[in-house]
Amino acid sequence: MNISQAAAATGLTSKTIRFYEQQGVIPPAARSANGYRIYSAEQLESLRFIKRARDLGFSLDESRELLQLSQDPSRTSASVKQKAELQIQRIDQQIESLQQMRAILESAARECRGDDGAECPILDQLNGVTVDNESPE
Amino acid sequence: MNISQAAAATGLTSKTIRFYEQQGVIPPAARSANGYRIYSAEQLESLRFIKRARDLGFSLDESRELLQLSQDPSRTSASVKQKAELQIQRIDQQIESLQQMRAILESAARECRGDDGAECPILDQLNGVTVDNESPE
DNA sequence: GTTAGAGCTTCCAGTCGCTGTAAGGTCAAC
DNA sequence: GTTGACCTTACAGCGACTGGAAGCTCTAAC
Repeated sequence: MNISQAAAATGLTSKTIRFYEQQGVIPPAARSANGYRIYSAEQLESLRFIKRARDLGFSLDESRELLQLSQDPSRTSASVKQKAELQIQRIDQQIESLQQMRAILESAARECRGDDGAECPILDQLNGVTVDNESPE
Repeated sequence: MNISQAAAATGLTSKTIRFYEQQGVIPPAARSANGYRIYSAEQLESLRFIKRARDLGFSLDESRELLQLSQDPSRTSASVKQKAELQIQRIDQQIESLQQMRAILESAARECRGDDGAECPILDQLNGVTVDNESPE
């Protein structure tokens, strides 16, 4: 199995797989006589593992650490759970931050006529103008 | 007002202000006799505008465009509203993606004992093992 | 007057996680 | 034998900064 087949089988790109190898996330692939990288089923699993960890928002470094833990029989589930809980916390912070951003944008956009006029509560918001949300009558 | 005062007044860093100038986000600052950048109240407002736009998740390019619209009397509120709505959409996508990540992590972490044992549903999840959520009795 | 320290300047490198591009070797089909 | 798709390496670029080096300037203390 060469790199493009490994890419197709994991949902990564060939570029990304080479990058992971170069970064030491996965061990160097074996090579065939022509110098092409070849991948075993086992290595595919490592690649899929990394992809799943990345898809859950872990950094490449953390993903590498998790892969090592996964392959270490003397690991403790506590060490893994700690990383997961940290990641949940970071996600919660991001969600909260995004919800605040959304609320401000939505409120300003709702007030904005979105027509040919120049008046714009969104720009007012960005200019630090305190927007009056009450109707005049 | 020099750059560190401008930084303190806007919540940016001196580095970031220089970076914005170099990127053409704001026009080059005037210089005093010794070559130091000097900032007017007007330029502080531009810097604050950019900071607010960045804090709402707009890219630097978009923030620059919004600043230009803000300073262009012939703008239309429609053009601004369109950018805001695109940004709201992107935020919604990010929130949704983060919530999915969170749900997977939370479900795996809930099942994980977090003790000295090696067994770990979080690693099972990353290994693509379908987790059985039902209790045996 | 000099010296120390902080702050200003420019410029270049590094961060993260890729992605693009260039230049070259290899392979399969026609 | 030639095309075209693949593989290889190496280096540059993305976004939005951040850090660091090297040098000039200002201020305060001695």
